[in-house]
Amino acid sequence: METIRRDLAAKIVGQKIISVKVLDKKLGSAKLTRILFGNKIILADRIGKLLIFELADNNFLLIHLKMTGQLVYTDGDEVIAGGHPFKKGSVLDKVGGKLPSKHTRLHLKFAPSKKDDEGNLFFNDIRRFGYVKIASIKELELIKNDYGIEPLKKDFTLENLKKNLLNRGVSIKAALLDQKKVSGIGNIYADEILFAAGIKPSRPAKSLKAKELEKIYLEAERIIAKAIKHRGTTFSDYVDGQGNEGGFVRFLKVYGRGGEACFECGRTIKKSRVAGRGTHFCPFCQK
DNA sequence: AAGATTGTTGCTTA
DNA sequence: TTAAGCAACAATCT
Repeated sequence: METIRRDLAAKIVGQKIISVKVLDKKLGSAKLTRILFGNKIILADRIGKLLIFELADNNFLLIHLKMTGQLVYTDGDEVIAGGHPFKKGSVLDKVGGKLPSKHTRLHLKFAPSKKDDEGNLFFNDIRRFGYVKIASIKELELIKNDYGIEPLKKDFTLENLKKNLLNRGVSIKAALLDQKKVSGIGNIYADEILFAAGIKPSRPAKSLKAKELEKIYLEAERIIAKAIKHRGTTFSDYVDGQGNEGGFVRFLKVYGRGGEACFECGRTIKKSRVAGRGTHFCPFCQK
């Protein structure tokens, strides 16, 4: 999400919206159109996995991609008119490289600038779990209250992590995935962080020794920073703001590797279910 | 054809 | 009150 935010910030901040097409009734067309049309995006922000675009009229455009959402920005009319040949094998290539596709839920057009052609932002979402909505500053503050400390942000300190996790009876994996306590960590990174820290995902959070929690703290920051550096992790549907896939996949050590050999000890990576999610770990390296 | 899937919420059960 | 498990949201892929 941070990769997407950065890419889009460079493209749409300062841009005026000249067309709003809501292609999925579920999103509620009237309010989106009323607020967005003629408005301008003045800031691209993010909290956890929620994208927050500040608008010139003090409203905010919130976008959550959930499992299968995509945001794709294009310049140039060839995309709209004829179908731009996207990178071979990419997710966009799979839908024929044409946008809007049958999974496009929202299509925004931006006023052409001197430098660029008319811009297009497409919100595509196969499973329709994601959402796009308008929030006032007050509504946004309420939403922000539901997000816990986040790796690489200022309040992500060892003390705060202890306070949020160490008294809890839930598994450490469930605790890391709980966005109210720690935000921004999803299923893939939770597994990777716990492998790097040498902790079994099913361990109750409150069973962790101070040293173990410190390891999780350090690995969470290291892995999230590294993932951002490599533009995130693509599994099957995530793409960045230009429709490219993330580069962190090749660094995954356990996620998606059930049945394969552990890179550290050579034993078999196990896949089980913890906190209701597919969970990958090395029974030997993780205690 | 059953079971899996990157996120989150809310219900039921214990 | 807490936590685990599950369904729901919905579409696709293996």
